[in-house]
Amino acid sequence: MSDPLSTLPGYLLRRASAAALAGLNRRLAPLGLRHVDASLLLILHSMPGTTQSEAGRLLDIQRANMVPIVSRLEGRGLIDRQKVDGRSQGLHLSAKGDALCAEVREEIEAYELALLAGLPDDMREGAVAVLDAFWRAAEALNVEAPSGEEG
Amino acid sequence: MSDPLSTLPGYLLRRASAAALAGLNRRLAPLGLRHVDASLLLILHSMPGTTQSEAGRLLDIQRANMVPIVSRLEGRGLIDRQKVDGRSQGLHLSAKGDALCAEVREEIEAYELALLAGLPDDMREGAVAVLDAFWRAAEALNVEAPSGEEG
DNA sequence: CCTTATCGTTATAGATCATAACAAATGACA
DNA sequence: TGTCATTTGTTATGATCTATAACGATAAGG
Repeated sequence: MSDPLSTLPGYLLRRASAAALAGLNRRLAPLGLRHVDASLLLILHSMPGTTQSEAGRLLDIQRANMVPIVSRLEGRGLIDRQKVDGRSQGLHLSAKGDALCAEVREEIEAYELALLAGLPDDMREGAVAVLDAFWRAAEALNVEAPSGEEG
Repeated sequence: MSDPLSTLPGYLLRRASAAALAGLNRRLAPLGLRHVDASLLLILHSMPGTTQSEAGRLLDIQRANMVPIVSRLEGRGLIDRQKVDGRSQGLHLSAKGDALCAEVREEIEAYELALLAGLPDDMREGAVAVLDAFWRAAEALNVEAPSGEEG
């Protein structure tokens, strides 16, 4: 046996994810963005007014870790904060952010197509569903046990 | 449209990978290991004498970043270094490391089965191949362009 | 000997992530 | 009204992971 890792979904996921994210970051670098930034812009494009906590939940990023991300994008004038609440702030794309978001969408869609084009023909159709299924399966395992089974 | 990310392979890969790795780390925590450590133990179990550079290439980890990993495992008496060369050192599991590796394999195989069990029946068979295909596709894109097209 | 490449290593900086804590605001409820 | 649990944004901190550059020692090919 030469590679004991080649059958382990966890390892294969990590490897594929790292490669894909590297490619994505490389494409986004000319725009001065990382993939996290780009994801947030896409969210705000589709769902203007999303708060940073909500966006964090969508992106699986903790509230605390959203702070530098939002600050960075706000500092660049790409997004605005509008008070929704006494505590919540809805995030919106600025004009500049919206323009950049259009470029982001082009880059990401091109990358997505290129990635899917690199798959064997017979896998292409169901591939995205497989990734989603892996996420659901892994999440189910994480919810099942992690810090007490009080449910 | 509510979630603009749900069709993007890159995002889905990242999310699935993060969830799977979190679950794996949680299972390995009682053994005092992280998934990277566990991967290295598995490699050394199947391929004793692998050097740390070779292992780094298998794991997609830079030489420099292998140093703390190997040092940590050596410090715990789980692996030994045996000079192969004037410069290379073959890594081997110690008796203690081999015993721990057996536990690691149990945990990882259990996790792998649980993860696959959580997939829809019609996806289970080809799922691992899809992950491998995504990696190959992403790698191909990364090799194609990244630092000059002198080929 | 010289050149080139590899290995292990150190150092450094940036990203990512988890956790704990806090003030302010909100909602539920008596 | 007041009380209590929850949520939001925030600061701070430490751990982990990654990328890059550099160095000395070694190896391989001339």
